[in-house]
Amino acid sequence: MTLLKPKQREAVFRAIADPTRREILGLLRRRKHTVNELAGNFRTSRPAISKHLRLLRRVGLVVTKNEGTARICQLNAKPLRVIDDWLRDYQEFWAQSLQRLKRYVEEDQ
Amino acid sequence: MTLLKPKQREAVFRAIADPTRREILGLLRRRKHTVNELAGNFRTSRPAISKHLRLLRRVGLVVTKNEGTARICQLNAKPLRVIDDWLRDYQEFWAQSLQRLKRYVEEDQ
DNA sequence: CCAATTAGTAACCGTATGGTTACGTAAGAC
DNA sequence: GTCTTACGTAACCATACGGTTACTAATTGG
Repeated sequence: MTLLKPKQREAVFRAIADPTRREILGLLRRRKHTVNELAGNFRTSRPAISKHLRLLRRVGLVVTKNEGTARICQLNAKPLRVIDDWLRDYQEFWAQSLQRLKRYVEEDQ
Repeated sequence: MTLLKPKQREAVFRAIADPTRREILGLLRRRKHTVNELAGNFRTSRPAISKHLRLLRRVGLVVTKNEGTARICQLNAKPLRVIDDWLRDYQEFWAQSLQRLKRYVEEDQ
């Protein structure tokens, strides 16, 4: 399920790198939105949001369903597990203080 | 400590978006490396790695210390907390199955 | 002193990215 | 049918990004 191909894994990191896309995900965390509703929250044009949504759909972070002329967008957070898995390997490292880190760097291993 | 300015927060997401930079971090997780040692692990030229390191240093993910003509690079995982904090808000969502999600999208809220 | 090692920077280059405007399309509303 | 609404897509544009080569700076070793 979380078994994504390297290319898709890569795409998730890229997807969340953009602040507008993160904001879109944030909005979808609260409730479903149509494309127009989403676009209303940004200064950028609707086509720009459409592009972001296309990308988010491709990586699976957004699921949609057509309803009349509207398109309902829904969050699917699953692909974010890719990021979480990656982070896990670093958690043990961010516990140590910067002080200790500096001292460690000063020493010769 | 994890209180970063929006711009720096943003920079962390960008920093980990690049696969080469993630690989660099992965190498530094094992042990300290000089710039040359790091570059040896990639096909790309040393200046390219230098650029990545400059970026990683700016966001604080890499700390360095000069030793003779060499520069020792060390991992500082702390800034990754920014990502972890962001992810936390989504964890409750990735529990639900895709099946349930689809059903949910089908319904009208 | 001079040579070698290590690394940063400058200048450049192709491509990716995010934005725009203009247009096309599909589903109600009339 | 025609109009309107809600989108997507195409074409274009400026800038950011990741890479290269060439050059420079600093330290060590002879």
